[in-house]
Amino acid sequence: MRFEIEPNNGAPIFEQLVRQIKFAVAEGILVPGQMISSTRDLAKQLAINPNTVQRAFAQLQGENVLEVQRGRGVSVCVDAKKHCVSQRRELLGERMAAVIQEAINSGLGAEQITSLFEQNLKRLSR
Amino acid sequence: MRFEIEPNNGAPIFEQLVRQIKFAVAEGILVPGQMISSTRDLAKQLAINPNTVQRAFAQLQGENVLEVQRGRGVSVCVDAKKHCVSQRRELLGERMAAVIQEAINSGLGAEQITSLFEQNLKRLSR
Amino acid sequence: MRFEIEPNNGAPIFEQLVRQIKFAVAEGILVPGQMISSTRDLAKQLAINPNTVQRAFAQLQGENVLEVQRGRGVSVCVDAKKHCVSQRRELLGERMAAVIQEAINSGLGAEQITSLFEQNLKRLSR
Amino acid sequence: MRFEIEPNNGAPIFEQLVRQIKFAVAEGILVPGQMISSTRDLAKQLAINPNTVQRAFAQLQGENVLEVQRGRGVSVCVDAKKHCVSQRRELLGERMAAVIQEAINSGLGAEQITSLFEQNLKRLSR
DNA sequence: GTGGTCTAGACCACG
DNA sequence: GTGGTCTAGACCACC
Repeated sequence: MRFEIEPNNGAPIFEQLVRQIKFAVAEGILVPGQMISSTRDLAKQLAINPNTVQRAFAQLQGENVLEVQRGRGVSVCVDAKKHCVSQRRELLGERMAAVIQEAINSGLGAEQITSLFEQNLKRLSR
Repeated sequence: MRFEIEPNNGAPIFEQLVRQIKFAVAEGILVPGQMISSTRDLAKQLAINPNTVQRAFAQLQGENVLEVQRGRGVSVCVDAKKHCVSQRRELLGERMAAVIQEAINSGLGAEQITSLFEQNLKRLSR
Repeated sequence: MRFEIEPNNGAPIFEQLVRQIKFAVAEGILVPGQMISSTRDLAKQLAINPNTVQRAFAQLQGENVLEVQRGRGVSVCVDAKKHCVSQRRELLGERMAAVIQEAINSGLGAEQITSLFEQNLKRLSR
Repeated sequence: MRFEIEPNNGAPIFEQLVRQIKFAVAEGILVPGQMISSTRDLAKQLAINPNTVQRAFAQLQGENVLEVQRGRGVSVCVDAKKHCVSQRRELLGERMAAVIQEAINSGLGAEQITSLFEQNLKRLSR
């Protein structure tokens, strides 16, 4: 299990972590029922503050993605996958829509936006 | 000249304004040499604080997009258009690339990402 | 009689004009007793606001460099030259001292500052 | 780390601070990677408003001299020194050139300007 | 604790 | 009238 944190991304670190854990569950990298690294370990791995990990975990508990096994650690909820799969599409769709909207507002036409998309997709998908 | 400010966008208001002014110059809505609405007027139009407008102007001065005509107001730099056109592509490209990267990291394949893009583009481009 | 105004110099335009008129008197380009261009003409020549010229003239009257000949115009005071010569050295000395002081504060040694001075002098004095 | 702010200098306070921080990095007084005093502390030390410090910091971030460590504070960019060293020479050179240019325009010859420089350097460099 | 943003209002310099 | 600067204080997000 490996996450990519970009500290100067603009997006809060805890939120990056929340999204990536959801995506990992959606993708099947994290399996329902599976125990997750401890808060402290994960913080060490990612070189971030344990409180930040804690905050991400807290939010994920609130969304029934993670649950605490008292005294043992944190695990993925057994029924989290379906939720995460739909969330993945939703979360990515929101960002995608926001970019497209800004491009439209800036005066670009559909073809130009499509070209922008395809160039970047090609560049990144190797 | 009309800008759309979304106060609860996550993005700072002054930054939204900076981007939109650049895009307006790129698009030719703001013509090089043209005087821009005064700080106070623009603040009134957008229902935001004059200092917020000023902050946007200050940043745009630092990037040689705007220049102050002392005692007269603020105008678009004569050679700003080229810079703004390239910046528009760059700024939008960065956001687009970030979305695509996150989608890739989340396990989606190129077709799925393309589908996500096309759906949203179609929905928004009317 | 030709003055060089740099609108985006940081220094107020009226002050640039005040200094240059003083220097012109010191140098003998403006002769005591000589009539000076009218406010309006000078403003047109320099492409600045007549009020700005007016403000410079007002300050120079306060320092007994210029005097109004009622109904005829503005002339250089007959005894202005001596004052202007000494002012020239003083005004330039102040600016020179300020630069040197900042250079010292920034950690440069006397040799480095001298080198900075000589390079620029050489470059500009052709 | 000690800065000298002159409130009635003509130069804006935030700009004085920007220059002095750059010079401190150039001189090695501020080391790349080093955390800087917090905005609030620095404001207290200098007896100025925290927002004024913030404005200086914001500009220095835009020039890649400082960077924020989210939630921890502000530090000097690791590769800032080279930039600051060259900027120091450039910034001081600009002011020096401006003074020399004005002296030349005022009719002084190279020897007189040199004398003006040497007198002030001698006086200030003890 | 840190910095970031925004608002409000005062004052000034300039034209 | 214009913009520039500074102060003051509130609120927020993040760690």
